[in-house]
Amino acid sequence: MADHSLVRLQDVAAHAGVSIATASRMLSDPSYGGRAALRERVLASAAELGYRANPHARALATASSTSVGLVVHDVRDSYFALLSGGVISVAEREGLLVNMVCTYRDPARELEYVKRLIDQRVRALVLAGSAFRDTAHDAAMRTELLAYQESGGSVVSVTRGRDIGHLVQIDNIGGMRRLADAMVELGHTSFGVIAGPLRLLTVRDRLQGLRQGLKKHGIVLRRDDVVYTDLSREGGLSGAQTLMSRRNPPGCLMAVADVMALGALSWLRSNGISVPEEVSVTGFGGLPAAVDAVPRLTTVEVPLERVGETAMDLALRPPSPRHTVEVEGAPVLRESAAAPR
Amino acid sequence: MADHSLVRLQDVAAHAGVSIATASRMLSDPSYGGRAALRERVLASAAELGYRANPHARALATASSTSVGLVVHDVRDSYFALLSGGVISVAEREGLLVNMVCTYRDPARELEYVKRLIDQRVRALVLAGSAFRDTAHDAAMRTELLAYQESGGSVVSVTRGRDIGHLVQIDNIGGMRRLADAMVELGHTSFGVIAGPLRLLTVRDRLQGLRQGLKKHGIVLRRDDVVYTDLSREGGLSGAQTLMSRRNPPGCLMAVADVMALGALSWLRSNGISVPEEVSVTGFGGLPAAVDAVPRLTTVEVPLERVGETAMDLALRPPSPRHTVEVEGAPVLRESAAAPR
DNA sequence: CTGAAAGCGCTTACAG
DNA sequence: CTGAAAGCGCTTACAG
Repeated sequence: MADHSLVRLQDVAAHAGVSIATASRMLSDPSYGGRAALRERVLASAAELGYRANPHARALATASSTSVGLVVHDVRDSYFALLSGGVISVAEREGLLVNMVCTYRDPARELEYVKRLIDQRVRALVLAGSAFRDTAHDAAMRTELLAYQESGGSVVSVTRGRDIGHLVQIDNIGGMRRLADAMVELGHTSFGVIAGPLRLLTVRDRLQGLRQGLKKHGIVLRRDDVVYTDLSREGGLSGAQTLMSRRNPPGCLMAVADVMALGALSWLRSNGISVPEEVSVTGFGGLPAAVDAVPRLTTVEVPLERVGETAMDLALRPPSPRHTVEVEGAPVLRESAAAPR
Repeated sequence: MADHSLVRLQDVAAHAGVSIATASRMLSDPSYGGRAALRERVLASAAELGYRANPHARALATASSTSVGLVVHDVRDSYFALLSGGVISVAEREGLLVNMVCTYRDPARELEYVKRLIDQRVRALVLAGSAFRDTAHDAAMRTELLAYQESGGSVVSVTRGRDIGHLVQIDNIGGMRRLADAMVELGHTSFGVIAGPLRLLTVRDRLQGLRQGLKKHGIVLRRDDVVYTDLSREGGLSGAQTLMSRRNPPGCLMAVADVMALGALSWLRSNGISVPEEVSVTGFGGLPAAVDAVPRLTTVEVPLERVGETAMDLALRPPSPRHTVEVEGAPVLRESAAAPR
């Protein structure tokens, strides 16, 4: 049991007195028949020598690995951290290793990483971050993913906009529509929206849902009711500042993501503006931090960990037929939103 | 540029009219001389054919890969999410892929994963989670890591307790000592400690620091002043409940981690106990959420992302000489802690 | 500087 | 059911 790295299949075979082919079969194919005595001998030898297969040799021979690729925009964001947690636990259950990369919302980086992962022959590719509005990038991604899928890879997206692979569809539009609807029914008439970069499809969808919800009641957002900032706490801070500095500050501040709403809450607090008395605030996502916020954050709750698990589950299925799992977003009204005074 | 996965080095060599050996050298060894004309021809062919080296073939031939392993306890915890963000960005800079695994604080799982990663011939192993107090496990880990290091692998721990590889040493003891000290100087005399599982060295260290800080002022914790719970928000909730339900509730609740303190804050709020008027609360870590908490959380701030970057930086260095980078934890006093009434 | 060849450690048709 | 052999796609001594 010395340095295992020196133990090759060959050594096991020799030790067990069988051919290397037989050893390979006994060790890696449970459904393989073979004489029970032989099998035991091989397993015993492997155990005794501390044999561990070289995954690269295996990958080279079989043209497939035992890893999966996980592409997120930013792990530091709890949204992705939770989702990743879900992916990782299902992957573990299946004995798969997870290769995680962060694009920081840069399409070029995303493409580069996807290529890298495909080159690694990952078994599956989970694309967790929102797709971009970028035709050239889409085309390049499609080319990669198509070839990947044809070579046996499995792809699942947690965003619309990729006409390939399985899909975990978070109902961004519907969730935000219902939330906006609820805000109007609470009595709000003036809104300020803290949005992220418009090149993200997810941002567009949430914005669209928001508009639908308001429109239902005849409310239409004007150009400067929406401010586009970074999809982060800091973005939320600056967004709140911009909107609250207008001559007519809105009565309800709706952010397209919890992190942004949390940032907004922080800015409001620092500036002595009380929530929900002077302004209501809402988010989207359902981060644990939303529950601990003071006042507790009204938001659209999405079961992020389960989304990750579902994505990884789908990744295990054959690419055809394509599956779509819809995930509802449930508006949860908490203290950060109330009827305007 | 059809299906790249069919393009092998051989094809590039043929296309460029050189031997496969030359093609290999031109493509993967920038320091290789060679006729400039030839080099250009090879590069052009590779580009034209859309060649991408098979990393497994490369790994098999060189016995080393272009990935690093990252072992954390739980990505869903912001502490590790931030740290991972740091590791990932430095890895990206170096063109390395990160294999991330979560142990959920289970030694057996940790060992299993470490083996898996070593088998993958990861270039480096970043062990970010606290080590355990478990002699058998330590021995097994040591054996693995030693062999790994001897075969050229680089290991760095963000915890004491592993006498091997580089070390990013967060000053758990000192940070907690200074924080406890500050609490006493604020006027506190009775303490309740929300601790995590004692099998984690990090928990032990923070506890030790805490005791040192109190002892300096002649304060000694009694047995039931400390409650050991899960290292999570829920643990914090139940810990606060236990301690505040005593006949003599403490005036200052100190948790060994921010998530726990946040959970405690939540429990106190739900139960109408005001902070810091009735009880002060402190954490450890410096999560962004600590700043957004209400009242803002007093804690020991650790630059988590930088810790991750530093760890990955060290991972790039040769194993010898061994480096230790000390990271200070700075107590930051915020509204959650105040003089007792 | 360049090429022919062996080797990295597996898997898997192909025979027997 | 088992084994000898070819092959997966690279790298790297070893010659020239």
